[in-house]
Amino acid sequence: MDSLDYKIISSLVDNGRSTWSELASNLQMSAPAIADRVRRLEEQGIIKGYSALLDSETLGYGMTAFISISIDRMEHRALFLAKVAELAEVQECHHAAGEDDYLLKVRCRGTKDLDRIISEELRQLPGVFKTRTTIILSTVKETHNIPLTESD
Amino acid sequence: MDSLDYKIISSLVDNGRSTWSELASNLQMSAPAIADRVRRLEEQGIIKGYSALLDSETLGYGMTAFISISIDRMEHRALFLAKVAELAEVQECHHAAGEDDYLLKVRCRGTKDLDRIISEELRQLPGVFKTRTTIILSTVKETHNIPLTESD
DNA sequence: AATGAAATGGTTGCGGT
DNA sequence: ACCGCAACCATTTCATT
Repeated sequence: MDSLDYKIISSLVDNGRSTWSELASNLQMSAPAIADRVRRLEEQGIIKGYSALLDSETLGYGMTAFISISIDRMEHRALFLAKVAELAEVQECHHAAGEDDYLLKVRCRGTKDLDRIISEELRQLPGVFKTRTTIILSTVKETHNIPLTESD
Repeated sequence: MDSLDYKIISSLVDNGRSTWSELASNLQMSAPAIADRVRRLEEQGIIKGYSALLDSETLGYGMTAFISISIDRMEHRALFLAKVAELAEVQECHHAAGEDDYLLKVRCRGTKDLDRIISEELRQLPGVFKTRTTIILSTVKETHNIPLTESD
């Protein structure tokens, strides 16, 4: 990946719908050259895809929470992971080192909704013996993408 | 937002670069009608923008960690928030209720990089008296978008 | 709020460097 | 790996319902 790819990627992170000809005139290249490079970046798996970014507040999902979960035995994990895959409110599920086993990021409508997810969906699962919930009061920064540097 | 908007949004979350005419033929509408609806969704702020999704592993950012931070006095917060805004590795910064003040999601190259961020960047700041780092071993689920339901 | 048709503008395949 | 050109396809505008 050279500095031109870096510029193309940065532009596409900012605006995933910008046209090749727009990029071409910004970067002083021809549109076919841009199209070639973007196709290569997609084939290399550097660009995984494109997505519309939605506003969760506007759509009524104003509550964010992180939930740490401890699971007592290995054989209970598959069921837990299936539940996590099923729950649309669970945006992220990470396997964590340290005290807790899993860390979930949950986006939901409010406290009632959060209560349902914790009490009815997660704590009912066999093997889930501890949860710890951190409610988010406000979000200062939230970007989806990684720290790009020209040397990549 | 009606069920047609819902279908348009879902398609654009899956593929942010799909063409209006492609959507139009999937949804049995004309391209100008799709363009109208998308423009309205953008004006309403439901669609905030579009972005290319990058693969952090492929780009060498294979380590994810969550860092809880406690800050002792109000007047130290502005400096902390400025540092958070500046650090590209900090993908998210949430103001949390409960024991810790802030929760950061950090994406970096490895343990050395994480060490630098914690020891040199964050703990050097005045007022930062406690940090707790949770290293992520693997990520089971990671979506950027919110649980869409037709009734929105 | 949606449509068809025409004009505009972007993409893509190809030959050449 | 890039360019220019031309053919093709998508978008946009507008008159109409």
